[in-house]
Order: sequence, then structure tokens, then C-alpha cells
Amino acid sequence: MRISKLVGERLKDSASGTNVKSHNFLLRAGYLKQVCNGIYSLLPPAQLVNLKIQNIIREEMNKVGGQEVLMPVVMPKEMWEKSGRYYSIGEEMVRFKDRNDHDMLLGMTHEEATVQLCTNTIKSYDQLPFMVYQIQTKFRDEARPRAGLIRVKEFTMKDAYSFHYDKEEMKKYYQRVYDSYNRIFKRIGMKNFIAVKSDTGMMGGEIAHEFMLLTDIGEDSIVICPHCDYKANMEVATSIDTKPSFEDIDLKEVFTGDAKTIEEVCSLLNIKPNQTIKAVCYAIVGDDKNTVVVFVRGDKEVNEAKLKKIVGKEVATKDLTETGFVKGNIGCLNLNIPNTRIIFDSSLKDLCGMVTGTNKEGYHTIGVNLKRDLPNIDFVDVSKVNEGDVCPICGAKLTIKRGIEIGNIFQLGTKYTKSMEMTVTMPDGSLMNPLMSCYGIGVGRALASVAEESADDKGLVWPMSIAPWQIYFCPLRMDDENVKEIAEEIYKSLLKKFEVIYDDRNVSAGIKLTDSELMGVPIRVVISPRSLQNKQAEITIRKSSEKIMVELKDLNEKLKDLISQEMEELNG
RNA sequence: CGGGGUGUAGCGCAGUUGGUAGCGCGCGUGGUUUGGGACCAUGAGGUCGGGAGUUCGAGCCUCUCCACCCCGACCA
Repeated sequence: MRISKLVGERLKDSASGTNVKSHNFLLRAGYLKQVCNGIYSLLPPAQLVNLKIQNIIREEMNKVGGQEVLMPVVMPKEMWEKSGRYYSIGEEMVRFKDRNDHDMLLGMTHEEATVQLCTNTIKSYDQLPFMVYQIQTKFRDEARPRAGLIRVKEFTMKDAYSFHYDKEEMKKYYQRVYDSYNRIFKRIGMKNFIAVKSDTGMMGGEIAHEFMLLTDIGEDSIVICPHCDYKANMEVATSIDTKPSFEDIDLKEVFTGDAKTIEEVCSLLNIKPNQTIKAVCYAIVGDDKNTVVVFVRGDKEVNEAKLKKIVGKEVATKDLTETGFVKGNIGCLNLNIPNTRIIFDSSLKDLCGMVTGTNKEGYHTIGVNLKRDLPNIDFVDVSKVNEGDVCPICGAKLTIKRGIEIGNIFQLGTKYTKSMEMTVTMPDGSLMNPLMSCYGIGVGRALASVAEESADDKGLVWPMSIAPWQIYFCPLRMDDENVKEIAEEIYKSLLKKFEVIYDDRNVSAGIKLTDSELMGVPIRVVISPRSLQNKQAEITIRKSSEKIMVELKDLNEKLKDLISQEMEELNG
């Protein structure tokens, strides 16, 4: 490829309106062009990276027996009514009508389509296990796209689905894909990633893992034990609570005036937040009547993912106007509001000497003893883990890090095969619903994640395995007839063996060299009148800035070595 | 959906008390340059996000709609 013909421009000024390093470089280096909020076109270099990532994924999926298929983006409503998700998934799924007034939707995931594909196609247990996968465009009408390709509405996803005749066998297969995912992320050059236990969310099922790239720009919080294996998404993370103990005194109402927030009450009463009981109110989505109140210790926060599971429905923080609650003074004693479910977090269990609202303006109650004043209460874990809480496995202090979800795997069980009536014949002649698992990787997100992790202050730094080109061929002084002639010759010979971007522009050295660094091509080959005097070329390794002078006659051989060396490292 | 911010040339930005728009980069042409974003000359490129209003006159004031960015809610 000649850079003079390459579609897209390299920008000197950094793009405005983004604070994510990799996204900034991807825009500046001519990889992406935004179409609208959360929707991008990929320019040639990005598409080359995209295809390479896809091919690595494809190879690894094939290795675990995956069969590539391609399912439709547009699907009829009926399929999704069967599984129940036509109604349970919110506005992120785009629904529309075709010209015959038939309800259709854009697929955001393909469990339904896969079951439809396999039902009556697979008839006997004998054909299990098997896995189908596809690499396909997904559309999700995200509430808030952000950080370039990290969270977008339209993206390319590899999604795989496996089917099994028993749980043991499903778990074994799940482990194989888990290992496969580790290989994929390693091969595309990702370094600091981990697998964590995760919430099953809208997918359903029991066990799920997310693969997370640890980075400060990540959207998820991950709880990690520095001493043992425990790693979990904040949504499902648990910890052993270390209970504070306070003097057990009698109940007493105290005047607190305008003090409403935990901070205000604490500073007024000269106590710490962990001596207070905080009330958080939720509405149930799609249910105007009922309210949920969660009482949690003042230093803790409600984990809404956990709350959803307890309630069994979507919840949203509730506006307290026109309810019976006294905002800022809600207390757990004598709270009598109709149609209200009250939930106590386990952080409050057995505590005494606590402070809570009195359910009337201007007053809080001190000396609450949960055992004495509220006997017969069930405490449930509905709070978020705090940094420094105690690991549920080994007892060490937990840390919290940020991460980008780069892949996820779920053991779905029979949720879809049951609801969509997929059966196979078992050895004894009976029919059963096969067990199912699903496995996803966002290709564009993987691209952006590697870009984010490997970029330096000069620009992108692609790992060899997914670089748009292996070599940036950069002759200086293209006005010099001798340079130009030799450059054309070298380019032709490089093209036979390597993937090359040829900077054939007659512009100053500075522009060429900075562009090569911005674009992140792993190896740069420079020739110039100076180097040609000695019949030499200069090789620069992008990631280390290491420079190697090499005789022109040895150039191809040297490049071959450098490339295979890095590829071996990436492939393990 | 809530809070905050920004919309002026391809990109980055300036534009004073209201008087019909500039700068840098980039792009075209001619010339001089050439190992870390050269220089001279010259040229093209704008419905100042859209609409309505106030005014003799609006990039600037008022109203309204829209788009994008950031924080939250939401999220495979």
C-alpha cells in the first residue's frame, strides 16, 4: 500500500472532545472516522487490524471444534417472544416494523437465532457436544456510548454457542473455551488481562466469567484479592464484613435539624459513617405502586446488581417527592409505608449503638440495636465491596481495580433450549433439552483495548500479530532520483514477503518519521542518500525504539527474523 | 433520562460595547528547500448547528429545536 493513496489523513492536532489516549491516536492516525454518536467507520488501517483479530479468533474457535456460521442481523419478533426476551430487554434493542407491518428487531445477541438454527438440525445426543460461532455486526442502542470503540452502538462481535448433554460435559467444554480465550487475548498482544466471576445479567444462567483488561479507563470495577485467586466483578463480589462495635445504649430521639446526608449527620453527632444506617429507595421498573427500601450501613453502598436479583425485577432509584418518606430522615424503626418492601443489608447484622432516621423532619434516633429492636429480620448481602474489605476465600484485604470487559462466557443451562423447545433424543429414547453455553468477544473493543494498553506518548504501538502492516517503508529524500529508484525496487521486493506500507510522499523527514510512529507500525525501514552511500537501510523497532543498521542485501532476511521472533513470543 | 460543557473553513481555534468573519495547520499552483512536523509567492474553501424572535442591522442578545463531548442512570 502506498501512503499517498491511503484513504484517511494523519492529523497534527489531537482531536477534541475525547480524553481517551488510544481513541485520540486512532482518530489522529487515520484509523477511524465517526459517523455519529457511538457509530464509526473503520478506515483501511483499522480494518486490516480488525481482520487480523478476527482471524486469530477464528483459528482458536476452530481449534476447539467451532463451526463458523452466519446468522441474520434482522430477526422476527416471534423468536424472541418464545425466549421471553422480546419483553425483558429494554430500549437497547432496536425494534421496528417491516412493510407488511410485521414486528422485527436488530439482533444484539444470538441465543434465539442459534437455537432456531439447531432445533431439528441436531437430533441426537450422539451429535453433542458441538459449537457454532459467527463474526457479525451487532447493534445495541446504548444509552451512552463512550471512549471511542470501547463502547459503541454498532460493532463486530464474535459470538459462539455450544450445546451439551450433561452438566459435567458442559463444564469441561466451558473450560476449553476459557483456555481458548486466554490464548486469543495473548495472541492479539494483550498483556494485563484477567478472568473474573461475573453477573449473568440479561443472558441468564448460573456461572459466568468476564475477561477484563485492567486499565484506569475501564468502566467496570473489579474486586481482586492480592493473596489468593479471588477475582470478581463488583456486581457479584462478596467480602467478609469486619463489624465495627459501638457502645450498646438505649434508644433516644435526638434533634438533628437540617442534617440530612450521612456526612451532615456524622459531623453533627461526631460519629463515623459506619455508625449510621442509610436508607436507599428504589422503584420497581414497570410497577408504579411498589417501592423497595434498602437499609445499608452508612459507609457502604447498595449493589444494584445484587438488589435486582433479590427483587427479581429491574430497579431504579426513586424520586421521593409524593411518597410517604421523609427524605433524609428515613429510619428502620417504625417505618410504615404501604406497598414497600424493606431489605436489610448484612453489613448491619448484630450491630448496636447505631444511628438511623426517625421518619419525621429534624430527628434521628440513636442507640439502635439491630438484634434487640428488630428481631426476626433476615439480612441479605446487597452492598458493594469496599477497598480493604476482607477476602471471602483467604481473609486478605481486597483491592479494587478498573477494567474493560473484553470477553465473556456464560453457562446458560437450558434457559433457551427449554423455552424454544429444542430437544435431542437420549440413549434411552427420551427427549431432553440440551444444555447451552455462550461465549462473546467484541472485535472492535479488542482493537481499542490493545491500542490503549500498548500506545506510548508518540502514538499507537501495534503488536506484530495484529498490526495493519508489519513494515513501514520510509525512504527519505524522494526528490533524489537515486533514492526513488532504489526505493521502488526495495518496495517491490518487500511486497513479495511482507505486509508493507510505503511512504512514497516527497515530504520532509519529520513528517514521515512522526507519522510512522503515530500509526504504530512495528518495524520502520528507512533509506536515504546517506544510508545508501553505505548500501544500508536503517531498521527501527517501534516499541523499543531500537535502531539497527543493515546491509541492503541482508534486509529481507533481517526483517524475516525480527518478525518471526515477535510472532513466536506472541504465540507462546 | 438527570447534571455539566461545546457547536465559526477538512482539522485545531480566535472573534471586544450588536455594524454581514479571521488565525494556525491542511489543500491547489509556481519556486527555493530536505534525517525529526521547512520557506516565499499565490489561490480555493463559510447558510457562523437549524428555526423563530428583538433590531435599521445578529456569529454576538432572547426563545426553541438539534448534534457532539464529559459525569451519572443503563449496559453482552
